[in-house]
Amino acid sequence: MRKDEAGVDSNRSMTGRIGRIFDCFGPGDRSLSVREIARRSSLPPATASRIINDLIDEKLLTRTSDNRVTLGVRLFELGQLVPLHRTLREIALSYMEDLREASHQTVHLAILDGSEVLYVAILGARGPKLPSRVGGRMPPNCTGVGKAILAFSHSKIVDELLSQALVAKTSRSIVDPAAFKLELLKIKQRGVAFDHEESGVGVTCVAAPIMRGDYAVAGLSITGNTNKLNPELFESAVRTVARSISRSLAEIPTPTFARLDQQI
Amino acid sequence: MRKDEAGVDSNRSMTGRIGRIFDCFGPGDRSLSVREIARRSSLPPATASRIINDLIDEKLLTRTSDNRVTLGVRLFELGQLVPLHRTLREIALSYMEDLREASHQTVHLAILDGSEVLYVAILGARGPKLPSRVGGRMPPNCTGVGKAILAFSHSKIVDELLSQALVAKTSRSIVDPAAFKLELLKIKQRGVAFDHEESGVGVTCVAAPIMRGDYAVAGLSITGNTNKLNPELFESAVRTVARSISRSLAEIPTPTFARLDQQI
DNA sequence: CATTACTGTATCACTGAGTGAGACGCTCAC
DNA sequence: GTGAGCGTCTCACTCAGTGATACAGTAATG
Repeated sequence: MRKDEAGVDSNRSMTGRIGRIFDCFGPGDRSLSVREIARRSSLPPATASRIINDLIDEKLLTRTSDNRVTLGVRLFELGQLVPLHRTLREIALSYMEDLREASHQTVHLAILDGSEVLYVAILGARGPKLPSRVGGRMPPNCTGVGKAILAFSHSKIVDELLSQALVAKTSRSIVDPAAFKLELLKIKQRGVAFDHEESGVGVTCVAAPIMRGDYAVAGLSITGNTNKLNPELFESAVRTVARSISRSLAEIPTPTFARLDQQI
Repeated sequence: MRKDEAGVDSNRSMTGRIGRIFDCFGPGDRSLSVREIARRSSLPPATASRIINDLIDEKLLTRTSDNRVTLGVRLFELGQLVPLHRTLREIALSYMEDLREASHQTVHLAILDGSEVLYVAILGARGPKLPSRVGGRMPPNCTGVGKAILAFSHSKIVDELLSQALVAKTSRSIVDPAAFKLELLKIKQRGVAFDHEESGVGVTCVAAPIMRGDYAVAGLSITGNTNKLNPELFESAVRTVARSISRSLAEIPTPTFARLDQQI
């Protein structure tokens, strides 16, 4: 039987401390000082210093020329080997390129991790840059991909998400649980999800779920500027391509897929 | 002063053990059993089991549906935050797309890490798949990018590489130290490196260095099938684009760059 | 130039987190 | 049934990791 989690136990274990040091690095922090890491991870400076040097020896962290600390090369390499994303990306990428070519819009591939959407691949269109980032996260209720995945997920997942208050990204984000459940129902019927400036002002998108068995494992979307993109125009394209990817995905024999929380 | 490395000290420290567990996962291993990890890392099964569970709690590893272990989502996310690659990729990617568009060939971006070439970004062309992989490694003497970088690196780096025997990937790979030094000299004069089936049979490429100051920090290449690609046709294109990227790179004010071994 | 306020890290006596052989329960294949 | 594999819990032991303190180095200040 699994050990009970006992709340947050990352206090004393070496592993937890390492995790907390990694956590110090957000998208905004390219490099940090040892002291800053010590502060953020609430570790004594001497302790932080030692662990950091250990991690540097392992190439999991790197020292910059000005004696600061950044995430190391090995993390990049390991990140490329993470299986779900790797398999999914390998399969989806060429389809996504077709879609980009056809639509001249930005194409997104994302999965649900915990109660957040995690972007796995993005093919950008020329034009204004979107705020999304590979490896970045968003609240699922605010994004097309997130809604598309949730509409085809086990109700347990949806309920778990709704057990906390929904986050809003713009004034059009759906935060009312009842309204959100209705939205998911509509999406399930139509097969695609729309995002009308719910994730960001001026941003519109169409998204469809990528299925494995009865449940969605990922979401695919075409995203663009509200006044330049008519999402209904690409509804069928996204749906079709998502289905193609799902079919390719189904051909993979080994269930080496990371367990998504989908199964019961 | 830095602590002396004392050979391989990854035996007893927690950090070293974690590193060794990560090391178990190669490109071929999507998932491993606990026992297999224990064997590969020479850790007692019980110990491996416990550490693995700790790492799973930290999302650095994941358990698959069939109770095996894979690399976890967090590694993917962290990998996306590694600064050198991130900055370099962000800047290089749009240029690389132009190059792909113009050449209809595969475009590679790689850096030198230790004594190996590490692929940081690849934009694939339609057609036969190349064996290169983002996050993958190659011996620098066998690749266009590797030779391009080395030709514009501090002689210390080259000498260190030559202190070990050079690896061959095909019969045309350059392994003789003297011949290799001559090759680097030619590359330095011409500004580009060619790879005539030195990395793989049927593979040809042109590569140019991406500079920061007086030394190369990365390499850019156009790679394709030997009988379809005339590398000299794209010589000027690669050189020009590599120079553009170098210029963009120079505009970055903060030296938050990971220390490459370039400086002295 | 001294002062002050930071940094990062080496020291070292202490101690509890991590250890790992062994046992246990489980699932397979034969 | 037997046996060989698996993952993990137990628990007495012990050494790896700890962290307050000290110290050297850098940067900005008066």
